[in-house]
Amino acid sequence: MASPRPTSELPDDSATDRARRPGGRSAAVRRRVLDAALAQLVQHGYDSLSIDVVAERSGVHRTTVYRRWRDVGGLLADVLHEASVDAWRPPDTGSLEGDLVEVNQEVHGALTGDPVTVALIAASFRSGQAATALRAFWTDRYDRCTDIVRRAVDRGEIPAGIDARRLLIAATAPLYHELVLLRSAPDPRLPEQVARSAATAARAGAYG
Amino acid sequence: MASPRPTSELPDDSATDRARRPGGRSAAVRRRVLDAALAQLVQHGYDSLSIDVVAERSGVHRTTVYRRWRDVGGLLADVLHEASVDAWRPPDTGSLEGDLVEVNQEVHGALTGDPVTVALIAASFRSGQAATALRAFWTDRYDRCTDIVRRAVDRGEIPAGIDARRLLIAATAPLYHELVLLRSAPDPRLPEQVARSAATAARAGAYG
DNA sequence: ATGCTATCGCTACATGTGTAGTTTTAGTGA
DNA sequence: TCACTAAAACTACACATGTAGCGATAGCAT
Repeated sequence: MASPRPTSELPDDSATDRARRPGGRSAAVRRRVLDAALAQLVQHGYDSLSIDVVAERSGVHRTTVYRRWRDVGGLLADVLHEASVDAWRPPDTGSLEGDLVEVNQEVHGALTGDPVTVALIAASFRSGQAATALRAFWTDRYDRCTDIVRRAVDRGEIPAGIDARRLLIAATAPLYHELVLLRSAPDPRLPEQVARSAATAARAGAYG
Repeated sequence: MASPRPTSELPDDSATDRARRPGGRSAAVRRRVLDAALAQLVQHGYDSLSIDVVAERSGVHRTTVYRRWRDVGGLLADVLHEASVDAWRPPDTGSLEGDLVEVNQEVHGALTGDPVTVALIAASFRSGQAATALRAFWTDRYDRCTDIVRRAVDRGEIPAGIDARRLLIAATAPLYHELVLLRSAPDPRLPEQVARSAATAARAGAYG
């Protein structure tokens, strides 16, 4: 799932300032630690995720993990960074409503099925690194989704002058609110309901 | 701000099962601890809030605080419980839009000005007590706000058959999303913008 | 090959979080 | 006033979290 890394690459090593010695050992350590963190998260959940557990599981020493990632939030930020497909493109179903439904189904899937997303949200309240990573991720996604709105305007579905960000947030926020903050039971119809409402509102000229 | 307690009272003492000896000392301890927790929160923020700090600040022994409140989330749940005015009524401005704007301004105020709300949200990811308290609080508020929707239907502003909860969540969720999850800079126009959009959507027949 | 040094592993320590068991204090009712 | 006992204080412990310093290892350039 991770994007293949071009030979010429931005400094990266994300967790640290720069990789001044990116050779085999450091890379292997990073690999083992991130794998262990993800496995632990999947198998035993966010509450079980501690630096110590990950260190033991990966066979890397505690202090090394603390040094490179600082806290669980840093670990998760790096896991997300690695897992996020840079080539992600917003859906293009031919209608605003269809696109929003697809986006929402993805969000719903991430919030109910992907432990990394939920864990990172939880961690973002305790770790600056996690908060930053999460914000960057969302900013990027909302930016890319601007296309959805532009195409809808081009098709004449909705009036021009609509604030894409406001529309997109209106279309997704109720999902986060229900599942993350209110912790309601997941309802498979919810993504579609919410998306339809937002599309209706946009057609009626809201978000202008 | 706390509701005056009737002489005949439900078991209460909220944090514990029941108060079998609600006499002066226990009450005084609770008072000192909750005051200390709130003061610490206001002065030094959520990150500084630990059982130990609150215990020292209140002059109550650590183990006592641990026994009665268990964790910081329990402490915050009790603080919220005490601070929430049971007599809260939803606004009644005469229009759906006006009511939603008022609600949103309240939410906005709580999220930008009241450390207890934000702290409780943060704590809800670490403490079952905090999560439960928060959900109860929100459930209660959304229930009460049903009146807003019913009155709008009665006035003929919006079609009957609208799902009040869905409308109310659509009207408030973007605020939580922006301020809590995305941590955007507070924008004083946001409450009104979001409320107007939701009202427009409702008039256009969304949320049905 | 070989020296340089970034990075890792190790030890030791400091502090934070939470629990168990016991003693003391002070409401409560007779 | 005084015995009863709920609840607080105290002691002691167990484990989690996080940091400092130092010696060992192994990429990297020559």
